[in-house]
Amino acid sequence: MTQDIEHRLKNRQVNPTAMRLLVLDFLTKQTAAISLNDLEKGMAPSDRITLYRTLKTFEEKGLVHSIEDGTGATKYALCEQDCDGENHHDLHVHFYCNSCKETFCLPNTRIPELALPNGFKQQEMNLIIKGVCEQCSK
Amino acid sequence: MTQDIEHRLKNRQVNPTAMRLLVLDFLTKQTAAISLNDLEKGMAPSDRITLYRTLKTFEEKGLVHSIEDGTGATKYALCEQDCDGENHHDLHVHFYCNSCKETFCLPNTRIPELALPNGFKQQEMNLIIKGVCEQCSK
DNA sequence: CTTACTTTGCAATAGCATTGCATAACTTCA
DNA sequence: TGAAGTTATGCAATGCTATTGCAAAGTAAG
Repeated sequence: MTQDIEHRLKNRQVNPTAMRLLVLDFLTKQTAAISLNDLEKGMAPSDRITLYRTLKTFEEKGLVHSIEDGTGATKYALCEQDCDGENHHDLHVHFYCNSCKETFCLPNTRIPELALPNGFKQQEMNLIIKGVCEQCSK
Repeated sequence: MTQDIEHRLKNRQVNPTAMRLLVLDFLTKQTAAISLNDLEKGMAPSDRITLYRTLKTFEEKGLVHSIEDGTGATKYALCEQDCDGENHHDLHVHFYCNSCKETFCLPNTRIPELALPNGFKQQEMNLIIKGVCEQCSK
């Protein structure tokens, strides 16, 4: 189990330090994307900047992707297995719940292709849907 | 011409003060969405907070809409004629150019409907496409 | 002209993101 | 093993955007 997490780090050329194991473990247990604040509050007391840099490292190495959901605080969520740092395959939709204020990845909702005006060339895409999530709409 | 701008304010129940006329005039001359900073730099020296509140007022009254393009700074652009403060009809796509760093509205590119997982209810949607704009790809 | 309301400008604050630097931890190689 | 070098961590400090409080200036109405 911890073995798993350790391997996951090594596979991405990230040294598996105690801190990183803890953070990655914490991330795997989340059902929603979390902010730096969430991470800080959810873990045993640790230095905020170290957590920040841990997330940045994870992002560079393709372990997590960051989400701008419009709340002002960047959220992070685990990547699918086939991401790398250069080229995140996170072309899935993100959903922000106006009720519980949580941000979810919707990996099965693919972003459709769009026709852009002449001359515009698409490289990335970021789609946030806001509404009410499954839990809150019960 | 100034008459136009003045009417536009009055139509939206915004008192046409000197400041507001200047800001709205400035906005109509833009080809891309602008941030508070852009506005401050582009205009005759004025108080930043006043400009901020002017934009907020315009947004409430349906004159402009705000755009979160992921750069950290909120951008503003004029609304189509049929927007109101309650219900912005800005369901168009926004395009961020990685080259010139400008953000454009693509009013003719409509956001497609998406099938969400069971239980998720959509209320709003925000789609940013990043890439290279028409000018920069020439 | 006076009163009431709106707008403006300044000061101040809060929150997120980010960097510099010194220390601690860990690696490596002789 | 131990000295040197690299990497990671923790603390301090800073920058930027957003936002509010309050008092002064401006505007409108009677």
